[in-house]
Amino acid sequence: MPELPEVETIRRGLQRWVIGKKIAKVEVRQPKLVRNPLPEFNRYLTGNEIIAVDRKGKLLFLELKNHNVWLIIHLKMTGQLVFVSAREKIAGGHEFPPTSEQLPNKYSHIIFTFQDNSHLFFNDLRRFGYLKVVSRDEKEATLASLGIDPLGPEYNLDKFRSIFKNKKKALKALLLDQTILAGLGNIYADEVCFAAGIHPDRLADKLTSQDLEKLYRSIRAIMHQAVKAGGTTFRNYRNAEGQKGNFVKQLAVYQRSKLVCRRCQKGIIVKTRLIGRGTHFCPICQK
DNA sequence: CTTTCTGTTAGAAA
DNA sequence: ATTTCTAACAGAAA
Repeated sequence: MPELPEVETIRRGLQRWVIGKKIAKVEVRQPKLVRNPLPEFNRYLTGNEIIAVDRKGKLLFLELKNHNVWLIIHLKMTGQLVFVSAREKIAGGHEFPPTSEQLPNKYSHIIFTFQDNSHLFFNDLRRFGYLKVVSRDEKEATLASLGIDPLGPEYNLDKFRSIFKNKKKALKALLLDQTILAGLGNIYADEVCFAAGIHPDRLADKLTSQDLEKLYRSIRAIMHQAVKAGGTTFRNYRNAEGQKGNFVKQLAVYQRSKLVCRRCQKGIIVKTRLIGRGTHFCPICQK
């Protein structure tokens, strides 16, 4: 579910709420989602303190104060990380952050309790997501296995151009390959192709220099716009406060099949299947 | 009721 | 070696 803009929105929320919090307890209701032996997972986290929340692509890295370890979290399709304060009444009698739903719910598979009695819930309907405590070396290896993050410092036109050389696969397949570009998923791959006016089916190494420059700019622009809107919620996505994202309103092609194109007002958005994923495009605007 | 689809990706198959 | 398909899971929609 969450792609770069959604994970970045969650990262910012967590940065606000959990930095400096000391973990009093971790309750693992679904051991399958933890990629460490459970005793080890508990030992590294219990009593530890979160001192930073970083992101690369769709992965979150929570830096811990002791033991020289990081907690890696991947939300996959339906993962959520929702923070709930200690529910102390503040002036006016309401609670903050404003979580609409009562937590934990049946999808709350891992629950962090902090020393001040606030909580962080890892909810995941489909149970594809995972948490893993890693050493500095493992963290570095994980970072190295990911491609360029479009909002990161290494994103520049030269490097972007070089990743298209000798790639004999469809543009969209390349955009979704996290070892090449880290962060785009199915929604934004479609949106970015539309913004650049390029058919997602085009072979990567057949794109012109002009195509690549357009694509390069479109990716960065759309990532910025989507983060600004708090990400896209079309089903399960929630931010760290349990709220939906607003970028759905700005989607140009994703989930708009059979509707008239917002740019040319003429083409009808087509939905096809490409590398096993639902793919949306305007047959007039995208060549 | 059955089938298909869904924001991901590791690992298998081609 | 590279690219594509499938399984992991649960639920909504057709």
